[in-house]
Amino acid sequence: METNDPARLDDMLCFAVYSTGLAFNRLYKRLLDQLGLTYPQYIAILALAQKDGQSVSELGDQLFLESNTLTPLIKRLEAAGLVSRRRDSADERVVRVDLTERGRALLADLQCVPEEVAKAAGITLDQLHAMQDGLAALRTNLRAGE
Amino acid sequence: METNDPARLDDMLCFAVYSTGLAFNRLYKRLLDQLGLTYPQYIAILALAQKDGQSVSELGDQLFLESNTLTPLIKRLEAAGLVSRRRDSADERVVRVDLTERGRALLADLQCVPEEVAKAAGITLDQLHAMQDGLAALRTNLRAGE
DNA sequence: CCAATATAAATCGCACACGATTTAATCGCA
DNA sequence: TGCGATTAAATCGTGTGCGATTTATATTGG
Repeated sequence: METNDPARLDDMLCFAVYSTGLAFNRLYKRLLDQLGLTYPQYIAILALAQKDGQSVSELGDQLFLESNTLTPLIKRLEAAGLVSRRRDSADERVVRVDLTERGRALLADLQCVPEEVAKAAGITLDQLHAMQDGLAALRTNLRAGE
Repeated sequence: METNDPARLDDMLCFAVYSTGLAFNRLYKRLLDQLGLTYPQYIAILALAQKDGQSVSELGDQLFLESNTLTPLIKRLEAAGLVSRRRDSADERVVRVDLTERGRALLADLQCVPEEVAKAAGITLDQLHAMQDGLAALRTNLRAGE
């Protein structure tokens, strides 16, 4: 034999994660488009619903994104009237983000999204939790080398 | 109680998939940058290594992408001298993509990538296969509604 | 045979992601 | 106190993804 065969896509975990992410993205696009949100904007809104007034960095820690991605995203949410931005008076370097009244009102419209997604996913709760745990562990390992 | 609380990110399978995808992407960026490839370009090369002369559509079926994404990607690979494009003589609508000599030579350099990734992932083969199967099933369900 | 339809790529606009750099504010410590 | 190092956002350039449209070619039904 000359060299090893290159890996088949079906055998690659990275590709399973990648392509499932694409599939999720397309489903969410259908669900969120009418509300004028993208998927990353949606999870940013959810993170702010959990804890308002987070800094860009704190949001980034939750979403695994940095300011180069988050700043424009947040500005688009601000332009849509869903969040407001303010400098932290104690440290003027820090920008804090709050949900506006309009942003908070949107949360009601978002309530039906998770059940739509669960319906489309069509897996048992046990499978779901097992995969969540496995992916979280995997994510931690992958990020360890950064 | 007024309304249901919005979902927490940690409880959302979509977010586990999304954020693990980001982590994979960053790892691959480190591994592939020196070879001048992006992750989607890498999987396109692997797909062509499996079967040369595929049409844009056939590649799209494998990668779960469409011509709007693949055409520019393939053109960049062509500009890098890794693939060549030709019209199918039997059906001039179809563009077929082949690995060039240079593209085939690159496969040797790519051999070490999977083991680097496996090292970083740090999970057992059983876990890996379980997650692959779970994700593939999930992807199929999510795509059923399209 | 040929106009209506269908199909394959390509094109366009927008919103991520991210490496690299820049700007502004704060910190550390001599 | 002051100035070099650090930190937080923002900015910039490149490459995806994808909905919508366009262009070119092929098919098909009358």
